[in-house]
Amino acid sequence: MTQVPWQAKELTVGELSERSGVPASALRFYERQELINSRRTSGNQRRYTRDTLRRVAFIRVSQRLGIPLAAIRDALAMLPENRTPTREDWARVSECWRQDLTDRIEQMTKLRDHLTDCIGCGCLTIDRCVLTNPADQLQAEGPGPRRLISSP
Amino acid sequence: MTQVPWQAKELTVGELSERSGVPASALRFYERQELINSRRTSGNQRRYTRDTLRRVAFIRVSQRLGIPLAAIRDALAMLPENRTPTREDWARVSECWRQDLTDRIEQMTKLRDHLTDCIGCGCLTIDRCVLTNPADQLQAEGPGPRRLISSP
DNA sequence: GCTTGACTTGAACCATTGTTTAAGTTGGAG
DNA sequence: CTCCAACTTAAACAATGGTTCAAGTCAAGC
Repeated sequence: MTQVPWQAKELTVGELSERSGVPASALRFYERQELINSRRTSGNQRRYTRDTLRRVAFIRVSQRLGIPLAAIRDALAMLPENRTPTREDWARVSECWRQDLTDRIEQMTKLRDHLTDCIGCGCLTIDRCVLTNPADQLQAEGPGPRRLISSP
Repeated sequence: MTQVPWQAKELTVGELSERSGVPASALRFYERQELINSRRTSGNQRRYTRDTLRRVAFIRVSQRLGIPLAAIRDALAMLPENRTPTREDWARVSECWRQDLTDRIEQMTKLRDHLTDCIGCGCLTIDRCVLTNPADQLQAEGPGPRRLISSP
């Protein structure tokens, strides 16, 4: 019961870095930001469970989608703390990005398809232009005049 | 000839801010970064030509597309310096983003469509996975092992 | 049991994209 | 000709996402 043979070995920070392709400095940073966590050995070194590898993968994929670490941390907080996450757990977390992603793909497609003619024709100065009208966007940007372009 | 009547009046930084919706502090920052430029009055105040409005619009739209200011600056450098840019000039500059944008839309669509099942099934640890394999991406990431995920 | 590579920390630093503040100057309306 | 809003600058500060460094500790192989 002390060390179950079929239980996969824990990973050091160097091993996790090597297998994930993420620099150890970034992994420690993620841990400070509470995106991942570790147990410590008696000598204060980190040991990660195997499923941390999947957590890190999720973090990097999410970052590629343009999602800030704070939002990723909040999504990861949905995972159970007492057991290894199941496929269903991961599916639920992944769903967090789906709608946002769909919206952003649509927005980018519109922008691409209208960029040249809108910039060329001068309608960038007109509120109704698809490029400059932020009403399509996900969330309101707060009060104040935003004639041309909403915040980046 | 000193002040041609049909020539539109120049804009102060406050006017450009008001009409573009971009804070004056950001406009001054863009000018320091050489994305826009102004002439100075005898009293050292900025005066912008009208077409700066379109330049600023282009900058903000490009930012929404996830393009860094340095790249926007390089694209804007393609515009003529001696005359007001024509529709064709703007079209050429806009083309800079098209291919990149198309690639990114495709990438994001793939990511969205495979996110849940890939994360759920565990294939995130496999090199061939669409989510983790950066070979689809635009540029090589430089040397060194990148097992799981390329840089964000 | 010693050596050496891997680990620990905090702090400083980096790039990007700005905002805020202080202290002073300009310019247009009346 | 005066007054005040709008302008000027440099420098400090902010948030995000890390990297680098110095100084010291741990652990695993020989």
